[in-house]
Amino acid sequence: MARRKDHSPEELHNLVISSVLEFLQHQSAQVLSLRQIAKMVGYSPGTLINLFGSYAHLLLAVNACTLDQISERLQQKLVNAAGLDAQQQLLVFAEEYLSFAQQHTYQWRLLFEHRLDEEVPDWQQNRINQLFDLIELRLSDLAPHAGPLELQQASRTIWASVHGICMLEVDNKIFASANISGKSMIQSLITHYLAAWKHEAISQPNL
Amino acid sequence: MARRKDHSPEELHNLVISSVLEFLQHQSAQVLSLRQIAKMVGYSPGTLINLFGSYAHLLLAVNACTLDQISERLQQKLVNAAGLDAQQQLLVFAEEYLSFAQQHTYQWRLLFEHRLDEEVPDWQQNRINQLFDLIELRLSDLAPHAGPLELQQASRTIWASVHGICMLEVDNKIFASANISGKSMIQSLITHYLAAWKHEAISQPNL
DNA sequence: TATCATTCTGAACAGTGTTTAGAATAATAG
DNA sequence: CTATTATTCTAAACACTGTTCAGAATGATA
Repeated sequence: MARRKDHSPEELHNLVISSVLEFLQHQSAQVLSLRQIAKMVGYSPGTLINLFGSYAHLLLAVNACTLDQISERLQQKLVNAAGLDAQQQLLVFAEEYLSFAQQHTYQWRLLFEHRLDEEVPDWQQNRINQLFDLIELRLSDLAPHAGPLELQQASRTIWASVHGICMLEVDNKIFASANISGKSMIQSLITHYLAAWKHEAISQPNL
Repeated sequence: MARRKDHSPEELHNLVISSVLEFLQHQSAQVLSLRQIAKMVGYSPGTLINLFGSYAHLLLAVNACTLDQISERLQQKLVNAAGLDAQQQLLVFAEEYLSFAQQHTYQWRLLFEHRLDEEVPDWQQNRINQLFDLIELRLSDLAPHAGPLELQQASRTIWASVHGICMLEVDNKIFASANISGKSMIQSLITHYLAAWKHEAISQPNL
């Protein structure tokens, strides 16, 4: 057997990614395997390893795609919300992030559960930093006198908190009452945190 | 081979748990296996499955132990901090949680990365709810007129946020600057969120 | 047309969790 | 004290996993 070339490397790459994404729409990555993916796309396991380097790197490529999807959705939302004030934009931002996590739970989980032995790749870190920049831009609008360090601290704190809320929401019903949802928690977090942060950032412009 | 009985079932149970915990002090659960544990404790894989039901349930037993350790440490910290006001107690609470995550990273990660197909067991949910109660107690001290729903919402929001911060801290250096640490983010979160929440809870006692 | 290069696979390898027949010992009964 | 029963445990087998690699089959080239 050999040399079919009914798909170019790039085509096969995309075929694999989209097949995995479709799978993750209904089942967890825990029950996925390289051999199963190979069957889905009609190639042998070795071919996929040739293409991606390893199964771990294949999943990393899936995560890269996920990050792009998230980034695109968030930026699109912000374009639509251009008329709102900075705080409401941040709320829209966080709610859209939660929405993605809810709509693509398994895909979203893979993004954080899959860890390489190596460090987080640069391109992944860059994409994350890019999202932080979007937050910091709105924060500096809320507190024009806040220093860059203060903006960094606030953006990281907010994002980590929003992320934690999404995790609890997606993981399982940690919430005692039906009236408490991830969305209401995000609203509570953003409004309360920013209300106090704004004042501090204004009164202490020298951080 | 058979019937050694140099360990009672309970002794073997404890031996396994402590062996795994020691392993997790230096290496991730990803590179651990049932067969490896079996070698560590000098029993066959089948014996461990007889005892725990499955490898997944063995890890669940480890997580139960972890939850107990966390619960004990947090309660102990609160005893020592009995003289402080409610807000400072919550800060101590969150910082101790972060401290555990930092000191036992792999063990702490396993607690959230290991998911059973079944639902979260009741005893695990109970232990988590118990921790929420500790938070709500302090919150009701801060805002005596806050309703139970408001207390639940705030406690969940705070805990999810703190948890998210711990995840980012433990995962990898998501933090651009050296001056931004998990601890400083937790301080920022608690102080800012509570400052605004107190006022709202007082001004809207009817939620 | 013959050679080279590329693409791909099947088989093998070492590892995984799990099942199960049966060996070895402890406890019990006669 | 012996025979029987019950328990404890393991070795081997099974079906899976990711990964490696010799070599078959084809495309491109000389």
